[in-house]
Amino acid sequence: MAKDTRRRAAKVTPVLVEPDEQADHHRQTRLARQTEIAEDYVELIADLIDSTGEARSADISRRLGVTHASVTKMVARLQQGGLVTTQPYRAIFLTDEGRRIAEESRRRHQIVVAFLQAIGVSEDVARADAEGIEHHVSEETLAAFERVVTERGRSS
Amino acid sequence: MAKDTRRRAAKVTPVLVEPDEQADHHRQTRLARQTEIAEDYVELIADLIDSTGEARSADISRRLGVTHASVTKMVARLQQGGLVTTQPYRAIFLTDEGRRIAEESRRRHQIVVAFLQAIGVSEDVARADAEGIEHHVSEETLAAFERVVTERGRSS
DNA sequence: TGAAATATTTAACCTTGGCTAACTTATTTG
DNA sequence: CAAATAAGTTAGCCAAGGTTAAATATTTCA
Repeated sequence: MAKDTRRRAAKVTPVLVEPDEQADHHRQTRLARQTEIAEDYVELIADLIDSTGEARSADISRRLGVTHASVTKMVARLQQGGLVTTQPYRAIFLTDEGRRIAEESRRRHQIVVAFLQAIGVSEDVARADAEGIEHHVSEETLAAFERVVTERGRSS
Repeated sequence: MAKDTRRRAAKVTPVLVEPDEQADHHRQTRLARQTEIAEDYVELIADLIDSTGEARSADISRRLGVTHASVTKMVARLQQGGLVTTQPYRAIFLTDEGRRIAEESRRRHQIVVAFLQAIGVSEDVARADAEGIEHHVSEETLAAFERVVTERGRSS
């Protein structure tokens, strides 16, 4: 080890928490990562249905920026998971569970976007960042975001 | 491009942006997802080195909540990628590039945690959420976060 | 109506990041 | 200093999400 515990406190102050606590946080984050792709698809499918009447896989692939083939495969998995129903060469529909998740995602998404804009982030960047952030905010944080939105909304 | 044509449709107002723009956002998010695991490892390695003098893979696996074997494999990949150096059965060190990324990650992490706490999120939840959020905030958003922190810090 | 244009699916492949089980090397200690 | 324990590695497996290229269905319209 040699390194001789040089009076901690260097300039950077590494923030080390309790190991198990930290492990828990990481485990949670890994869990969230597992569901976020599915959520993206489901959310988009709901938006397409609401705005154009149906969700075709071509639209999904265009909007997600992935190939048709990836969409087909992912949609099969969503069907496996009971979030979606579809027949070959037909449009895609949400199950009740799928719709529930879509609503939930949409809610988060909107809060995050509104929040980011409220603290001064530009619309485009807000939308882009929200895409990544929305899957990682707890209810507690989401509530804090909402508070900020209404505060700032009121004062302006 | 006149995106403010918000003809508010149904009850739920599905937020559909321009397809390519949306695809770009998703592509960006996918990119961020590719690097976040590496960032987590590198950030943790830096913290371990700073606080205990060295980074052993046992500590990493404990703190990340993954098995030893996963750490070994991931460290090999990090070495491939030039972020880390290590010899079999020895501790792990960061390359200059690795250190750079670690600093950068730590900076983001700290800002996000401070920010969440500033808007009223509890410490534990702030840390947990930050783990997921930190990889998805642009510089613009990060700057907005910092503004909020200093504003609120000043007023209390 | 039937041929060309579009849309969808299938198959084969790749990388990432986990896991378990078995094995090897280091370190500690009786 | 040898045996026990701890730490690290290797090999083989898995699922998720991507990719291309080729095959197949569906639409469109001349």
